[in-house]
Amino acid sequence: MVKKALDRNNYLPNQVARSLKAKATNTVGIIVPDIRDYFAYVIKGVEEVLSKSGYSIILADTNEDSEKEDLYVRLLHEKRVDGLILATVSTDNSALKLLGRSAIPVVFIDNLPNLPYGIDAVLLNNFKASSIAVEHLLRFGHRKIAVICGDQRETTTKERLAGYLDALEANSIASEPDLIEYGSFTVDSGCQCMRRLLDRMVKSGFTAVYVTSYKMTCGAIKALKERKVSFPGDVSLVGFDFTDENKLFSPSITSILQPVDNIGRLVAHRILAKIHDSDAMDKTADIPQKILLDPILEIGESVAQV
Amino acid sequence: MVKKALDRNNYLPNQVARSLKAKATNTVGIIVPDIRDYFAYVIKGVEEVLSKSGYSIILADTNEDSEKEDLYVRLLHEKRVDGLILATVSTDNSALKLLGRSAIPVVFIDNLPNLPYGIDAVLLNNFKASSIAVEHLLRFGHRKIAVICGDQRETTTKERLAGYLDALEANSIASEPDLIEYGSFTVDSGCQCMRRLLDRMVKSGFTAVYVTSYKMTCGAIKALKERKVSFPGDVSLVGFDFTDENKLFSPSITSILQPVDNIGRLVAHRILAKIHDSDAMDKTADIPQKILLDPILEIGESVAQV
DNA sequence: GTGAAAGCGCTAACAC
DNA sequence: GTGTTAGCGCTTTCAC
Repeated sequence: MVKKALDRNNYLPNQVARSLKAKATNTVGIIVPDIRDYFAYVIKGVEEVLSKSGYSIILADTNEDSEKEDLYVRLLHEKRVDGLILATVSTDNSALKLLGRSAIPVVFIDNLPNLPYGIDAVLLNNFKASSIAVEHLLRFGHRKIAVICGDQRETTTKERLAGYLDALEANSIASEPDLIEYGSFTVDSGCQCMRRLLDRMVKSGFTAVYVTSYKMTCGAIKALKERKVSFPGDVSLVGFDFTDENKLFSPSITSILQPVDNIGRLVAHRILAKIHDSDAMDKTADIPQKILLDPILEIGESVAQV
Repeated sequence: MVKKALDRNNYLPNQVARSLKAKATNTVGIIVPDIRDYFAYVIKGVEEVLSKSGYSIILADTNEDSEKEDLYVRLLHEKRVDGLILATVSTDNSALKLLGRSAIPVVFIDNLPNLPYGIDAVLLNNFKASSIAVEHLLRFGHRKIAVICGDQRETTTKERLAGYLDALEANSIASEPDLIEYGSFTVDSGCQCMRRLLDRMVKSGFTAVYVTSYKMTCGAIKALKERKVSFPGDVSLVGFDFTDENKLFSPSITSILQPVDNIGRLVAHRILAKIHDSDAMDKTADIPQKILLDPILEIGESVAQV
């Protein structure tokens, strides 16, 4: 009766107390290397699903720094998030080891760590992405196809390169070291890789380039413009994550796209399943699974017949 | 002594219990209409500052829905965030009224609500942004300058329009209703506004257009391409929030830019000041203040001499 | 039905 | 120093 009076006024239940009692915070942590990258799109999908289930998101941006990532993994554990979505930048995260036997559900996105136990993940089929990109170029008659890769330690890089090599091999084309450039996932690095490829263009004779990340695609285009190499006139180009839904670019860029909305929604559903399963008796969601999603090939005008 | 053993193993203090006791969660809520918009950049700045001070971010995306915004304002209060950063989409938010006498510090960004008491905000100087845009066009000899505005109820729209009108008046140019289009902050709306302007181009004779939001700029460019109106050949264009730091666009777009990093950092500092002040005796941070930041005019190739 | 009490895990205050 | 205790605001249990 006293309570009813409060209700009508401005009583707000204290969720902190409730969380302490219930041992559940109705909160999911998301750790990403850079919120300005495509992760903003993934988070949008995650938030759409989680908010409907009454969960909030604690967002952490590591700025591509694995130490900061470590700290956040620990902090979010202390904050007792019910689940964690992690786009890790490190292969052997020290805080992740701690996570290993911890009860808190984790689902990985974007990149996989090297851990001695089964992990859950929602990922782009990176291998297939590269196959599709290369096969598209092959269809246009290209045979000397260069590739610009990111950090060799990351699983995304390894798989994207593997898909490229496999597609070449499947079409009886020998891969050439001169056509492969490694860098890191930044605009500058993409730019430098492209410059190096152009420097030995006469020798290597490539007619097309496939760039395997968004920032590197920006850098590669920058280098092409800087050297006044026209595309698709002089070089055909397939980019990555280069969304341009309104077709504002000219020439529009042919690019591999990730199904960002679906990644977000699926990872949210997956984490919810794991959270609810940890309360349940039948632990089917406890079986670690990697969910691979198909890439989308957005066809633009940056690829020409050779 | 027993504790020390735990420490060495994997003991993680329970921040939920600590928060309940301390009546402070070390958490700040951020509510934005769409994380995929320029807010991602603002959040990056916010997170950079807050993480150094040991605060986490609870992120809420309202999807431009004022009802969802209401729910989030309430939920974050229940979660006892220590402060709230709010990019509101509504002018008279019912949950905001509740906020009025509430003790929790709020700082507004992007857009101001209509509230009967002083509020804190970190904002772009929208008036000045439009003045700069219009004056840039005037310097290139344009006299018939069209403008594409967003939702008339939002303060951002009002101020951007006011700056446009003021700059014209200051240069003894009469404003013409035919040159002003209102819409909403979406790509489609920007596209439609541009089409309507083009439909009466012969009559109105405009030579330049100033678009006052990012999504609308995309829409306007889309409409120009669709109608095969060349820019800056047939029409000069000044956009808004159209970041293209790598100059990948051709022609590159002349655009008003917000100092997104600084907005993020300042709003974070402001919210921290208010949080700490509510514990303190001298309540200087309690004096509501609007911090206005200068826009940046990014000069591209989309404006030509008339 | 309505009401009292215990306990979630921490911290601060107080006692030894 | 070291140890005990009360209480943050909620939920659940159990008593009435």
